[in-house]
Amino acid sequence: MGPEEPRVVRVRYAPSPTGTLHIGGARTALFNYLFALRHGGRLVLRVEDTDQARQVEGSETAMIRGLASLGVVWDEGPDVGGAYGPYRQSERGEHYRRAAAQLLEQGRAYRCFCTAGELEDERQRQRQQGRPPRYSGRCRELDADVAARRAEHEPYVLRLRVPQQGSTVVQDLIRGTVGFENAQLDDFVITKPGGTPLYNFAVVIDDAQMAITHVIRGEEHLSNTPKQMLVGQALGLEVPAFAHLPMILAPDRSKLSKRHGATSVEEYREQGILPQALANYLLLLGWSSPDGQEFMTIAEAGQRFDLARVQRTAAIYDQKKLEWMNGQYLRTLPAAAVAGAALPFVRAAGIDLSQGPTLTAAVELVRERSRTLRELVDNMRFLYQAPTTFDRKGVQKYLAEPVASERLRALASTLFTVAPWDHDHLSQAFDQVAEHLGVKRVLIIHPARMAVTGKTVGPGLFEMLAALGPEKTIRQLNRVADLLDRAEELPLSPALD
RNA sequence: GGCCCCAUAGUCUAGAGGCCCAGGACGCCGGACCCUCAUUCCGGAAACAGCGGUUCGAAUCCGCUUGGGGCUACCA
Repeated sequence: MGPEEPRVVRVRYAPSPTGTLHIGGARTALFNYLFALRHGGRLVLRVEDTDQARQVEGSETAMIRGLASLGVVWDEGPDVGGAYGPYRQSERGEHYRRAAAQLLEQGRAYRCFCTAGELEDERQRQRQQGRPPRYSGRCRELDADVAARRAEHEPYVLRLRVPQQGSTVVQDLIRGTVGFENAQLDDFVITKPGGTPLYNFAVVIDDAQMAITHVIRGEEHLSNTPKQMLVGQALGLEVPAFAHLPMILAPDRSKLSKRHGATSVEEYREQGILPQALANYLLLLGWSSPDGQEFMTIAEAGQRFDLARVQRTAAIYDQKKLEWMNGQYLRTLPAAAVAGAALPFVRAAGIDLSQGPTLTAAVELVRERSRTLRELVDNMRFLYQAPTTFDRKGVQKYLAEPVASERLRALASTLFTVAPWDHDHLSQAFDQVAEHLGVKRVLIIHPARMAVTGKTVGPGLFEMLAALGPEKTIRQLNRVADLLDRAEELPLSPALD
């Protein structure tokens, strides 16, 4: 027994560029990355774009951007290169051709001239008879020379000669031993006419050539694994270890699709979910930290990650918990970082930052009551723009009394003298006004909030006014008082609750 | 239909025969605090799919049933 060369752990994430980065794919990528982190391994990004018909323009770039935003870092890939490239299947044709030629020559694969239509009819018949749809093996015993001659003028596919005896056993790192009877499999197609490889063929060659040690992927691939192992055996390749992750399902337990709302990393970003929060949430779908900790960075998860702690049960994603987690990040990240993430939303909302406090100050004021960046920006809007509508119930409750405008004016004139304009002095001013008017302080606090923000809810009034500044506060107080005096209808917004 | 995987509260999960009349988190309900909302804190309702085994003892092991999911393409 020679000394075992400790192999460097190499894992890969191999998306098909058919759209944007799906959260299921994102989670798979994340787990691969975590596994690499934990074992000091390398992560390879490989683009599975053999089926040109399904390609979506710009998809690769979108995926790369999505992965990067989540904090997944790969060592090799189409964008960064590496020693095992190329990293796009569309650029690896020669490898597949060579492997296919080898199998054909050795008789482990054979040419099949059946047309797609014939095969479809065959399947149809089998289904009607209640038989499992399998390839009949019609071209299996075709004489090699005859087949070679026909190949000169007839299109054909290559099929793997699958042994009809014995079984193929997958040692899954998450599920344990899973056995498949070879007789259940038919001679599946490995290359299309023209030689373009099919998934179950190309993936084996790529994983072997890229020295992948662990294939960590979604459960939908578990049933494909024996086929790939058979291809590997036929080619005389070493098979990697496998680990099949549970799927992520929609709330109705069906496959996640667009009709269930956001399913891509991009959409969550648009919703105002921070990538850190999404990554953290995804981390918890199917894996749990041994210490029960939930709130953690990718690096921290990388320290503790272990496939043995990955769940076997499919998980349903929960928007509520995602938003809760996002709220946690909104509250704990440095305000400047939150401000940076919020900037695109500020722009989209048409807010002119020169009309109010710094974005960072605004973030500090409202982040405690926001769960998404959208909400955050919505909550800070009044700092930059006077409210254009007023909450209906709030108006009825706090501004309906005839004395309302009088009180607002009294408040405005007292506030005119407040200096410095800060929380404590504002608080004292309200005490003074309340005493002067002979009413409880709350009776002017609520009307003031309504006048200034148009809403009944929001940050503490004094912090809020401190951030708003004296000019805008006083102007808005008087403006609303005027509107009330002229008995004009305040523009109402639908009640919040 | 065939093959494969799975099964703890609404959801994510802890639990690898006695520590569990099942623990944590989100959500939900109630309360405290407060200028509102939110945060925070306190409290509460809520689960081992069913049935048979094995065992002195089963959420944990085995079988069956039921339920859910996946694969069964010249998609990945």
